[in-house]
Amino acid sequence: MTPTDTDPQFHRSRSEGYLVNHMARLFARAIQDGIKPLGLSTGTFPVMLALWEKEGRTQRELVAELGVEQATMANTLARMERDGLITRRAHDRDARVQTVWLTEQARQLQAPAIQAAQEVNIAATRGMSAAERATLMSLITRAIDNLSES
Amino acid sequence: MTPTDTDPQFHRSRSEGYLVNHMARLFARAIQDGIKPLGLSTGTFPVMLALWEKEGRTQRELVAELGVEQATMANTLARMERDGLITRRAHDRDARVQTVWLTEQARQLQAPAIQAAQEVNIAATRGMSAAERATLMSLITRAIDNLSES
DNA sequence: CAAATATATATAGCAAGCTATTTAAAAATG
DNA sequence: CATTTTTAAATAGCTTGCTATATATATTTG
Repeated sequence: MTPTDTDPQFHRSRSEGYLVNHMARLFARAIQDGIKPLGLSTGTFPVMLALWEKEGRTQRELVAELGVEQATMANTLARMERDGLITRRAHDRDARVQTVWLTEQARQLQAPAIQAAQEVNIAATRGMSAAERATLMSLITRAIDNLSES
Repeated sequence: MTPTDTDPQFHRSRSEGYLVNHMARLFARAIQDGIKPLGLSTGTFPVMLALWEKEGRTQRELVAELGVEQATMANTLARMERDGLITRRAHDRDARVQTVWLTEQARQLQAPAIQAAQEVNIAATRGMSAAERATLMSLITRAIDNLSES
């Protein structure tokens, strides 16, 4: 096979990139089904998780923690504010910064939202042993680390 | 722990759904970097793979093969036609149907695009043995199958 | 064969991601 | 201290995904 030949073995079903994309779309659809009744979505859910853990974070901190671009976070927070999930307060000493707080209504969603997410995780790993599930998470984490470096 | 308590163990970094979403975004960024110079993108690349394998498919066939919604495929094909990657021809016997064909220019992209995708797969699996890589793909495939059923 | 149903595709409208650019405030520096 | 640089957030504009609906053509059926 010369360098310019196309690998005859290459196929979607054997490419990590394709499989990952496909799996992610299926996860997103399933999670959406579970949390939409709560007024949440795949974009807002990770922000909620971060805020349930600790409120009063800045946009900058959320960007660093969740690994999305700043513009993506700015838009997501704007939708969350519009939909009554968060409020923002001015920072004491830095007028550029706002801190992000959950509304009381949003705080109530923690338990049902996490339950919905766990149900999807269970459905996705049906038939896998605990060890296989741990292996899957470990290998995914390693892929994330690899791709985060480059 | 009562049924309404929140699982104190639940965290993004231990949730398949979150990890999968994060990994998929990193893959998408990396692949985009590699194929954007070729005029391709994460949305068009899977369609190209299907058409490099066999041209003349219908939109309906592409939808079934790639597992995206019909509306998503309609929009993707419209962009691909606009960008000179595909042309569409009327079906002989059914006026509702069009068949999809690659432009000559698009046919030339197969080798470099596949190479770019493979480089990302290699980067993502750096440090993994062949067996680990096979395990990862197998577990992902099982998750896809699980989520496709429900 | 006319009416009803099914199928193939397109369109509208939204969310969530991205890059690139803008705006405003803070911090650093000549 | 005035200017430059840096930082925080917003905005513009695009793609890719979704659901829901519309449109046009086949197909089925009373």
